[in-house]
Amino acid sequence: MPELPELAVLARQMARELRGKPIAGVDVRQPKCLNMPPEQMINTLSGKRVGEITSKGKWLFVSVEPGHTLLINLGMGADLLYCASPSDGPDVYQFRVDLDDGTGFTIRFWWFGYVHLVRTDELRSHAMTSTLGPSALDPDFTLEAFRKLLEGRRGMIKAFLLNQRNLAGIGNAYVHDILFGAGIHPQRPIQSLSAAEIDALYASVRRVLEAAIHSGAAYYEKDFYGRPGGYTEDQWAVGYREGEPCPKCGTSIVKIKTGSTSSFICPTCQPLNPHTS
Amino acid sequence: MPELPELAVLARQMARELRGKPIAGVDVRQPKCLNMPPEQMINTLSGKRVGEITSKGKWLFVSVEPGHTLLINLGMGADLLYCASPSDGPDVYQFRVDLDDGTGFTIRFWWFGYVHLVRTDELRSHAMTSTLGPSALDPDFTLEAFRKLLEGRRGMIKAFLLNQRNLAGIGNAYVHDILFGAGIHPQRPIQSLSAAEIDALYASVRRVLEAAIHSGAAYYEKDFYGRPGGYTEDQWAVGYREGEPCPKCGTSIVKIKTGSTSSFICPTCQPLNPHTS
DNA sequence: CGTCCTAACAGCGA
DNA sequence: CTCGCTGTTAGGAC
Repeated sequence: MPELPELAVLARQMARELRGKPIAGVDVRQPKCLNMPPEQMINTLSGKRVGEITSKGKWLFVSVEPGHTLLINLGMGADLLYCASPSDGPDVYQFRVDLDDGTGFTIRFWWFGYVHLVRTDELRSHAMTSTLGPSALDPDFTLEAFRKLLEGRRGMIKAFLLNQRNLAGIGNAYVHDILFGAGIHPQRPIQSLSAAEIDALYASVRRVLEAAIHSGAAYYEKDFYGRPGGYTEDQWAVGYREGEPCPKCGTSIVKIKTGSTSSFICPTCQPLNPHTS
Repeated sequence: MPELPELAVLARQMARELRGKPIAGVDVRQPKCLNMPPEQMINTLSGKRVGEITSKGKWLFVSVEPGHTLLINLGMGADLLYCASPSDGPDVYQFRVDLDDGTGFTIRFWWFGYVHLVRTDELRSHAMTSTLGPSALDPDFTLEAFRKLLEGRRGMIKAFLLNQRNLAGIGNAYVHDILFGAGIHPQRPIQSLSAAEIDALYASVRRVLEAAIHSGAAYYEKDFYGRPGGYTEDQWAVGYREGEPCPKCGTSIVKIKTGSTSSFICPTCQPLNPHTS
């Protein structure tokens, strides 16, 4: 469940089920995703109570009271699933938490992910989360803030958007439609963007991510209850639609290499040199 | 006098004239090229005696006894000139040293350069010189050492050769002929170089730099006595010979952009893809 | 024809 | 579709 919409939906669902419940037990099957020995994490978590559950960018923040926060990053896709009872849930997982009312949740990583426990008053010393830029849908993240963030920056706009230290929550799925929505080619140098393009990009970030959250996040990911998201294939504009017609102009969507990632673009609506073409 | 041959010639000439002489006075006209306040450098140098004068890469090492070393980098070209008497020498300079027998020298930078004074026992803490790779003509810098240096390195061979932390002394003048002499395109990835090419490159480094020193260094630079070097235009193979015929095959030499520097190459003798062309 | 610092970029490994 | 480390590359300042 990689990007901001999936994490936002998940945090809301988890909060509804888990908030206020004491932790009865913790099972660690993959110690290397932790930031401490398994016993230490189990001991610290046991008996404490689940508090607020929020998301920032692609990270989950699970308050564990008193005084701790569990930080979860699902890496390149993972299932984070609700368990209705101790006997419920998948057999294979890397991390499981059981609560004193019998409910709980499991985490199964596809590839790498993190489950880090830190003291809440030491959150700022957790580098992976403390260096995150503002969450892309944070109310404080205004158009003005976005303009400031781009000031004096070099490099390609797509790389900027994917860098979680600039802006947290956008990954290489939603970024395709975000750029398409603003008519911006992923390899456009930041310096070449007009004020109007920057404004359009900001609007597109909000529009795409909010639409996805509204529909329950991406169809190819599971929510807390194991159900696919309601933001379905036909709601994507260009992402993963190689060879299909652009919804605006009908041009065939192409897949291109952009650095180490791939990009789906409409070559007509997202020209690399807007003034010359 | 930017590169190794110029510095080697200069060091030898300076040593011949200055070695053993006490310093009578120092005049600083451009404090920002120093690593300390002018008064401090003047006070430290005055009364001391010039010792050994050597070069490493593009740096001059002037021993100032007891206990100090004057480190000089001439930047993008500069005149470092002998003065036969206190009234001799150019009117315009940034730094002047007068010795007790009336001789001396001046430094006039074209652009930026450095005159740094350090205690000899603290030379290792002078980052700009302590991080230099081996001087390209150092006897210890063997073919074996060159092979080791290239092991596992990525990037383009020209950038590697110009990086003073790998190998000290090669700049963007001699590098053209060095690469041509080995038949290697400046943008060849290091990893793509065959063992034979690496050996040829090592030989070319020595051959080109030693030939330049033998002739008294580049004609477009002045030596300690203000005379141009004897390594003249017709001794360059491809460097600065855009449009002229390659001395080996007659193909027209071309000037290409290689990152932030320019390169002169023979497109026939220095193919970018040796196996495919 | 110089050096440095910094940000951006690419590959690898977990 | 993750992250961080490392070495390389590119731009601007001096």
